[in-house]
Amino acid sequence: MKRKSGRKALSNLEHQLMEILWKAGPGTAEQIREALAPKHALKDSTVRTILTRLEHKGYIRHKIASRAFVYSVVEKPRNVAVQAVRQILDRFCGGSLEQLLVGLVENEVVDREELEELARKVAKGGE
Amino acid sequence: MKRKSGRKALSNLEHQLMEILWKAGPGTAEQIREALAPKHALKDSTVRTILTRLEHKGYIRHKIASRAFVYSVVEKPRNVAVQAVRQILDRFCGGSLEQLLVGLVENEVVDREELEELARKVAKGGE
DNA sequence: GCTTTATCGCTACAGCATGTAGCAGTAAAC
DNA sequence: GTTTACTGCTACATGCTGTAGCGATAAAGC
Repeated sequence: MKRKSGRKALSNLEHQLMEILWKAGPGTAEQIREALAPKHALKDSTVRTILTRLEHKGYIRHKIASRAFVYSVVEKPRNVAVQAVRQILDRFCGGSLEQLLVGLVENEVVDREELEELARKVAKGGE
Repeated sequence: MKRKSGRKALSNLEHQLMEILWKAGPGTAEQIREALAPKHALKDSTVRTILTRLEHKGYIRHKIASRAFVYSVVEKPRNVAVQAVRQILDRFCGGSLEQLLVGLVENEVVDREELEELARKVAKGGE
């Protein structure tokens, strides 16, 4: 039973923090704040607020190491992507992946050959 | 020059109105209100507000027939889907469609063979 | 022409989400 | 015992959403 959709979408700032966790792996609020600082300086309480919201939304969880919270992601980014795409499929493509693929080609996000090749690769690939 | 991304996302209610326009084709505020009424009764001013917002967001436009506004969609749903997917690709897959496809298979949104077949079909299909 | 009617434009407003942060409490370290 | 390092709670301005009222105005009917 793969229950996991229904998560609320990520806001911009929330997404930035997720990026850091995805790239750098688990970390404390302070480490995350430091990693983000160059691009976007924030007070530690701000970072912690976002972290708490992310946890409520189910994107991350924490463990306690000595006395500090160490946050880590619950899912790989590509799985979050899939959840989002599923929504899109339902909302705009009547659930049809084919419709979406047609759209991707039509809009030149990928060309016909490349798509076929990718699909082949992915199909062979895993497992 | 295909400029069209950057559109703000659709809220729930906005999406419902779009659905109606996509399914039933162009229509006046009143017609849309009637179409939506069974599921969700709203005052006409409410419907008009949403319609105006949709127009500002660039999802629809209107022409004037005698004295009423007739609204019609700017894009097919599948194109809106593509815009959204592009965002997802950038945000969660480092821009790689392959990553997304892998995710779709991994999460059993589609199985390997089906994906390959779809891709082939789409590749051959259009043009 | 004058009154009704169909429409549109503008304004309002409560509730929730988001970005941003302060301050109090407390266990750990000195 | 005092200072530190962290966490928990609360706050608050902005902006987006859902929802709607009201006044203006042009078209239609009498």
